[in-house]
Amino acid sequence: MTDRAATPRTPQQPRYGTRPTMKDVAARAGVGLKTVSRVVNGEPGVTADTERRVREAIGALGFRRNDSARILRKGRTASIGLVLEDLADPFYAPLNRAVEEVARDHGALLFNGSSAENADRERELALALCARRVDGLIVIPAGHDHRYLEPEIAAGVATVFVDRPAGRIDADAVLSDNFGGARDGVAHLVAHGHRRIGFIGDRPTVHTATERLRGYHAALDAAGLPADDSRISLGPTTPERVAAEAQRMLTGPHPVTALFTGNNRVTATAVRVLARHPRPVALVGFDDLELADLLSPAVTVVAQDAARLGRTAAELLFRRLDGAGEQPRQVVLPTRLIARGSGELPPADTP
Amino acid sequence: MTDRAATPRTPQQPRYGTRPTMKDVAARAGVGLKTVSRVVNGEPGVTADTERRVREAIGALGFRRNDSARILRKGRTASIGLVLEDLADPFYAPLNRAVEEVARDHGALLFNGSSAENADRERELALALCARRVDGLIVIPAGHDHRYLEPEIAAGVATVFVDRPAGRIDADAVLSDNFGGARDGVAHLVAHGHRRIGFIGDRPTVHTATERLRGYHAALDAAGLPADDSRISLGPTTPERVAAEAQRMLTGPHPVTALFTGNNRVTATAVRVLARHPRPVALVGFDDLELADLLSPAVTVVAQDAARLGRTAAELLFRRLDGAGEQPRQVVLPTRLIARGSGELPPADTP
DNA sequence: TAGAGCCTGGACAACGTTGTCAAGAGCGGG
DNA sequence: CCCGCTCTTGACAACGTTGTCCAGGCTCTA
Repeated sequence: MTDRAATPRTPQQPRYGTRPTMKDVAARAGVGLKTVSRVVNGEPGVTADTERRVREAIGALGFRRNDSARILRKGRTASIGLVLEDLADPFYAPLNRAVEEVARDHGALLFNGSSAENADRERELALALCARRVDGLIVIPAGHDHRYLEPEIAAGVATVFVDRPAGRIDADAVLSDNFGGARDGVAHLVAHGHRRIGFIGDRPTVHTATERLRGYHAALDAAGLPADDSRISLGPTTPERVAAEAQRMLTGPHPVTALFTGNNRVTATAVRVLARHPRPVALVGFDDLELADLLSPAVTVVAQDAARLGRTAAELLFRRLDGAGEQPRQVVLPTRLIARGSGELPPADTP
Repeated sequence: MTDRAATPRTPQQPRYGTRPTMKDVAARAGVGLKTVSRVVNGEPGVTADTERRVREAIGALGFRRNDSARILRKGRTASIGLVLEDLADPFYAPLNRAVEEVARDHGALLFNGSSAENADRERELALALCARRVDGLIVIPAGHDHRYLEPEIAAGVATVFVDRPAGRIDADAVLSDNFGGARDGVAHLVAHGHRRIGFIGDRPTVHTATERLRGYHAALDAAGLPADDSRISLGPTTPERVAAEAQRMLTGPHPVTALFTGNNRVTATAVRVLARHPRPVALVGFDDLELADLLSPAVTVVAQDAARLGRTAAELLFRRLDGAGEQPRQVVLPTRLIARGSGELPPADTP
């Protein structure tokens, strides 16, 4: 006697309505189970009359195939997972959308979740998705050790990292040219006469932050300018910290005449600080902002193409799923300097 | 002879690595299948020594439970689906995140996808999610007929609509006070002396657009001001159309002295048009914008709390899943007028 | 020491689907 | 008229898990 033998069609949880199965459809249509399966999946070998009877039964019962069972049987789930830092961050929204579009083109559904910049949460989420047997995983890493994914990758879960490379494993990654973008942005300021340029970026544990800082140094080096640690600040991108650091760099005996800000959140805060500052200060920010062109001065930015990042990663993922078994590769996408005014301000006279 | 009997542990698709199952773990640990299940699920009735042996085997084989099979057996999937208009729209990003947080608190994973304002695509996506047997569905409707969801809801898929009500079925919905918000925004302009106020909104098929238009009319009525159709424009929110309509309203013999814009996209375009306009024109927009406070003049908005919208909907969904079987209800959340400057400009003299 | 009771562990069916295989019907050609 | 062919159809096992139930070993008490 099993758990359901006594009351054949009454589910254990009564509030969860009972759903018809192929068996029910078959019984009602007076055909075999497999025939229903054939009709549902559009397989050949069913006469028009039989098909009609089956379709009638399907309609009458409101049957919908249970894809969980299908997945179990077939092995592939036609779903992929996206683990990103924060679904609410405007930078990641287009990336998310781009991944979704590609998934849709390949008939796959998309799971997603935020790691909230927390390595444990990233891990927990990624593994939960693997337990659901997603076919592939796109991860914007929060942590720096992704060895926990090794068994999954070995088991066939295609995995692509975006925006930041994987830690301690060899895996596909799609990145922006953070180094080159930052170098170009800072060089732009240098070209407009600035010699004391501040850099405010994300915490040094974030790969993109250090890459952008490298670009900053490279631009200064190329111009023969000295780097001064007091003009460099890496840390949390909370408005409080960023505003305080900006204020600090703007005052003192040798204030900066220009700021390079390491991401969209930092830039937004910097714009607020500069708006209240008496002296004009040049600004170039990494990441584009909505309405950046309408501020005065309009904000010059180094823009990355978030949608393209997402699209490229997803396409690479599906190529892997289709059997492309080459070595893991890193794809680096270019950034684009958009000069709008704030980066073209000349150095202001300082007191 | 079945499909796998000949080569017991070689999957049909060779590129998809073989994964160990509980059976494999049991064999390796020298215990029964059910004992492994007990260990994996933390069920009591396993001695410390047996548990250790099982855990060792799990580690050695890199076993991870197949949740697809678990789902099939248990009935509940611990996942919910979110169908929204556009994952990339900054307005929906915080909503998405809020839903995800609540889902996480309830141990559920989140599927999501964009309908791209297309009713067919909404339907296709929602039904695909139902086929995956999500426990619940949160939908930002694109279409106006949701009867297709009736069998699903009857079968126990908890369903909550957000931002716009469901069409032709009685279902839970969480909405913003679009009518009241628009009325307050327009009244704000009236209070600052405006008598010719333009309204540019989304297409009349979008519920929020017509509600906001109702609010516009209500505010004019309350002030005893006549409504003039030439100052009202509903349609696609493409920059081209919005810019053209704004221009049209700003010129001619009786130009508007103020604009009320029906959503974030319209507002952004209107700001661009007004920035180039010789005469100051007051502006109040529905939906807050990032950096709105930094524009000059700063943009006065009627803000909705997208995160709260999402959170409320998700909490309602999980209450339903926990068995709250009351009548469907509509929850209306308040909006908030944020005066920043652009709405407080007095009417400019017109030629 | 025997009987009762508890604890641990395993055999088995079932969740709803799909792949394999075989059986029966219908039909044409030798 | 029968053989063999094609075409349609259905029976059955299996995917990997969990729930039920039973068996055997152990402890405890009388």
